[in-house]
Amino acid sequence: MLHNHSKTYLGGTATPKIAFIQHDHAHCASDIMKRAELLARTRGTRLTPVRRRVLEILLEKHQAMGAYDVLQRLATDGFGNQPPVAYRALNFLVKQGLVHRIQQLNAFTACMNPSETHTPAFLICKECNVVAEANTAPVRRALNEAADSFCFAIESSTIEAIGLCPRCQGSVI
Amino acid sequence: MLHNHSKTYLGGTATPKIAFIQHDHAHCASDIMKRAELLARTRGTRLTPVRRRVLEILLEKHQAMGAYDVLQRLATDGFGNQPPVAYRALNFLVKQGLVHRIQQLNAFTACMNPSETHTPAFLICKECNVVAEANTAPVRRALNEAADSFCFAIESSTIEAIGLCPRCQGSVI
DNA sequence: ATTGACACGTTATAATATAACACTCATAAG
DNA sequence: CTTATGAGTGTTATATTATAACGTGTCAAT
Repeated sequence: MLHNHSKTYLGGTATPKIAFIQHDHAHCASDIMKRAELLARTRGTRLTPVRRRVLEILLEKHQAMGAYDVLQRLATDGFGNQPPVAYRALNFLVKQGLVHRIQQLNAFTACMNPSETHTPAFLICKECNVVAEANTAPVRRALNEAADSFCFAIESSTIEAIGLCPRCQGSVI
Repeated sequence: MLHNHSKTYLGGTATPKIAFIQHDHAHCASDIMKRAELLARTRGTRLTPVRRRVLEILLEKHQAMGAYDVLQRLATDGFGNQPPVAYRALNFLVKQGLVHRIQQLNAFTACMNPSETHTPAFLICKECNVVAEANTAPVRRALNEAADSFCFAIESSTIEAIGLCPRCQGSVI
């Protein structure tokens, strides 16, 4: 990941490429926390301490994290250290659209666009594990067309690509 | 699923819609077994009894099956009944492109187009669990474009949609 | 006949995920 | 105020999915 932790904040709504480029991550993370709180207030859901902490943990990096890794972090922070503690918070955050589940990794990553209701495509770097969210409007359009020709009614879909992020393409093994 | 087991074979290479429409499944399955054997001979790989049996089991229906369900079937057929037996055969078949892994279900389904090297999109019916393979050329094109704009180099990708198949849309609960 | 690679069966264990129950606490109904 | 009610949390236990590691067998090429 490419956090310079400088003042070069990119401003406003993050570009989708945020995970792949240098940015003021402290700002980017706190920004999303604020949006999460706003969202919770708006929806009447509760962003409780565990839930908030899980989101913070996932926001530390743009990489996906397994539930048990999150759990370990929670335990050191004094929260319960049994699996349901982590899974419940993660599932809540996923339901709220604040966290995405990465199927290919059985792992979770903070959503970088919590205000939009979206189901992005995930670009997962197999070297550094960074996960970026790509807009899927055209992809989804193509998928819907395919489904239509089958008379299949899509309810939700998952699009995940494994490969190399721009940075890791330079340093291929 | 819609097996009439009649003589109405659709002929030649199966239509991608095969999973969703009535067809002579015995024929459709034996057809694919033959292709699998040919493929193994061509590639110098071995379609051993366990592997063959696993493929047969998956070919019984167009639904995805968990590794442990496959294992149970293997056990009753006199093969080993420890997980590695099933996983090894399944992984072999996946590597050969004869079986697909459905990430959303942690399950496996026989490939209906084993001759093509393809990575289809999967249309998974949440009612009857039938899995169809949709051509992804346009979808993949859109995905590649999105990835390009990130300078992300895709190596493999997974596209899975959950929803209702044509038949189950009529009888929605 | 021997070797070497692949496949198989088994034991054991890892990794991921959920069920079920007891307790707390905020809150809103009485 | 006080008492139901429901949501959230912590815990125990267990389910589900998957792999590591080792010994044995099989078969084809030497």
